[in-house]
Amino acid sequence: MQIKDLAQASGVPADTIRHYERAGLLRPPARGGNNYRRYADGDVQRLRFIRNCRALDMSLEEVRTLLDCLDHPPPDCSPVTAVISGHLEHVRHRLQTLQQLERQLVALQQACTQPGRPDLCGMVLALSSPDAHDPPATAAHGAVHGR
Amino acid sequence: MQIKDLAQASGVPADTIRHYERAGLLRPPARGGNNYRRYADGDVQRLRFIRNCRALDMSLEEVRTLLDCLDHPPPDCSPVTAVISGHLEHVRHRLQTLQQLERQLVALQQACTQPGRPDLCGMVLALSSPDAHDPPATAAHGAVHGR
DNA sequence: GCAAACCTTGTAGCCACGCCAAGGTCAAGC
DNA sequence: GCTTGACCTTGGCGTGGCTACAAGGTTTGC
Repeated sequence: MQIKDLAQASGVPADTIRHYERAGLLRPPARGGNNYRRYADGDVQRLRFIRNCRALDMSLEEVRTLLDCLDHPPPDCSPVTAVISGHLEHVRHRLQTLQQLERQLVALQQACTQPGRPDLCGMVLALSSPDAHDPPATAAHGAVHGR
Repeated sequence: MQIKDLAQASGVPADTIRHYERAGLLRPPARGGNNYRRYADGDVQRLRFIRNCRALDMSLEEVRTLLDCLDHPPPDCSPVTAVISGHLEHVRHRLQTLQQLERQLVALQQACTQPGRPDLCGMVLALSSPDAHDPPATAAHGAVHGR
């Protein structure tokens, strides 16, 4: 199985597969006489696992932890639980921040009371104020993970 | 006014101010005989504007558009409206994705019915399945902006 | 024999910064 | 005058998770 076949079977681009190998999520595969990577069926499973975790927006670091549990099963699955619930907390925190953002943006939209006059537009005025939107600035920005 | 004073007045670190200058959000300021940047009071306003936009999680590109409207006021403020509502759409889309993620993570947590046995843990099994969590994978990932 | 499609490594770009190094400038205290 | 420390300058590298090249080697089909 060449890298392209694995890419097709798993739905992960070949570039990304090589990236995962560099990042330590996939062990370096066997090589053929032509130095091409040779994959086994188990690698499809493993990539599917990674893809599912990424679909849940986990960081590669979190995925690495879960894969470690697969490779070296711990006495109980509490490390898995820890990653999942920790990640759930991330997601919920980000959700709160985004909901606050949404409210502020809606308020901003409604501030435009003079649609024809950009110099009087309430949006521009609101965005120019000294202490307008501090709280979300201090909260976690951007992605689920800190940026 | 040196860069440090501007940083203090605006709450934006000096490094970031220089970054905004490179990115074209701030025009290159006047220089003193020592080649230090010299800022005026108006720059505090401008940086506050940028900071407020960033607090709403807009990209620098979006902020640039808004600043352009400040510098060269268009006949009406529809470009401003467009940026704000476009950004609001981003935020709402990301909110939906995250809410779906939250549901899936909760379901995953409840899948662990054999707390002592990692090899039987429903979480691991669910994450290994071929077609587990496709929809969010195809949706916009990570930050409000595409990544 | 040759083109097309694959593979390899290495490198650079994206975003919005943060950090650091090497060197220049300035004010205060001795 | 000299030193110390706080400021400033430019430039470059690192972050995460890819993505997209470039330059070269290999294989496959006609």
